[in-house]
This record gives sequence, structure tokens and C-alpha cells, in this order.
Amino acid sequence: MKGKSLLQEADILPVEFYQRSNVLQIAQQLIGKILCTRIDGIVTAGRIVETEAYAGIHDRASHAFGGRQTARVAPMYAHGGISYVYLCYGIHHLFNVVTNKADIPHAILIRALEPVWGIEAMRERLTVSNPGRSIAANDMTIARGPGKLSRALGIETRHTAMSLMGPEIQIMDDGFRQPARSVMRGPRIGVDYAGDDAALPYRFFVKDHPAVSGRSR
DNA sequence: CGACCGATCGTCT
DNA sequence: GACGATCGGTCGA
Repeated sequence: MKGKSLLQEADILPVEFYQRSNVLQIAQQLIGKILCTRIDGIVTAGRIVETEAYAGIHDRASHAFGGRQTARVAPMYAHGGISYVYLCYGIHHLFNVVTNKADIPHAILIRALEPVWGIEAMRERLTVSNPGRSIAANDMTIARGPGKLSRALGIETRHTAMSLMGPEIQIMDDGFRQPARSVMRGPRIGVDYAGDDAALPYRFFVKDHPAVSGRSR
């Protein structure tokens, strides 16, 4: 029960962590933290190795660009410290962390995790969604990519606008510190539609990590 | 390896 | 009626 005790001893990030104004700083600081879910009674967790910041109403890549207010994006306008989950391509659920104060719609997409706890359950969920495909017990790619991450942790759209300190979703600090020189920065993935903002270096990732999606250098 | 393609559906125009 | 903050498969070099 080594892993479990590690999770129990980790500290849940306080709401103040999320309510700060610098979304890029928070995206960088989320690298190395642990995202944990307890969904359908199953505990799964992974260390965050890749994030992307979405910087509010002036960011063309953000769902809140131009101050857009719809039912789907409403959680982005709430106070920091909750989730924003939406369905992408009709297939994938993408999990975001909402930051800043109310009415400032900053968010951070969690793009990849290194599996830490509940790996059997993650493998089972991926197998159910992708029958006939075998997954090795030590596969480091079961939460590589924002769609796979949500699948592995059981996150769906019903988990949008949910507290990140709550019983079902938590982000924790277990004391691990990712060395600063191993945290890389570059343009976000899949936002070509965003014009000039597509080139902004708002993506953070652990250099050469096998659980990082896309380019890892 | 890289390029391309189909799946699949809620959301917004 | 069009379009994705994706993924896994295929095809060709």
C-alpha cells in the first residue's frame, strides 16, 4: 500500500493556488503535481507532465475569446479552483483547471499524466473503450494526451464545474519538485485556427518524458 | 517516421 | 449545417 499512503500524505492544493492572476505561472507550477479522481468508487491518479494555458478573452485559442458566454463555457467565468470539462470531436472529454477570480475566464488544459495509482483501473477503462487492444502493465502512454487522460481517470462532462478540492477530483502536492531546467515551453497543440495566438508559448511539458504527448523536446 | 483520414456528437451560428 | 484544445489506424517513403 505504498502508493496509497503516498496519496494520503499528499496535500490538496488550496483554492488560493488557483485564484492567482498569472495563468502561465500556474500552468508551469502544475507540472509535477498529482491529479487524482475517485469516480464510481475507483481511485486513479497520475503526475501532471504536460499543461496548456488559455488566457481569457483576448486569447483566440480560448473558448472564452471575445468574452463569449455560453452554457458550456460558464465554468470558466467562475472563481478559480474548479474544473471545466467539455466534449471534443464528439468523442473525447477534455479536462481543464479554472484559475483566477470570478469573471476572468482563465483555464489550463491538463494534457498528459504519468500513471501513479490505480493503473489497473486505467487500463481497464481504456480496454473497454478500445476493445481488442492489449495494454502492457507498465505502459506509460495510458494517460498521454488530454482525451486519453480523461478516459483513464473516468472524467466526463458531468464532472465540469466541480471543485478541485472535492471528494471526486483533487490535485495534490506530494512534495515532488520537477527540476526547472527539465520543464520545457512551446506552442500549444491543435490550435491552428487561433491565428497569431497559435504561436504563443503557452504549453509546458517535462523534457523527454515518455508520457508527454506530441513533441517532448 | 510523417501525412492523412474516419469516428462521432454537443455546441454554436 | 459546420465544426472541433483528439485518437488510432493505415499508407507510403
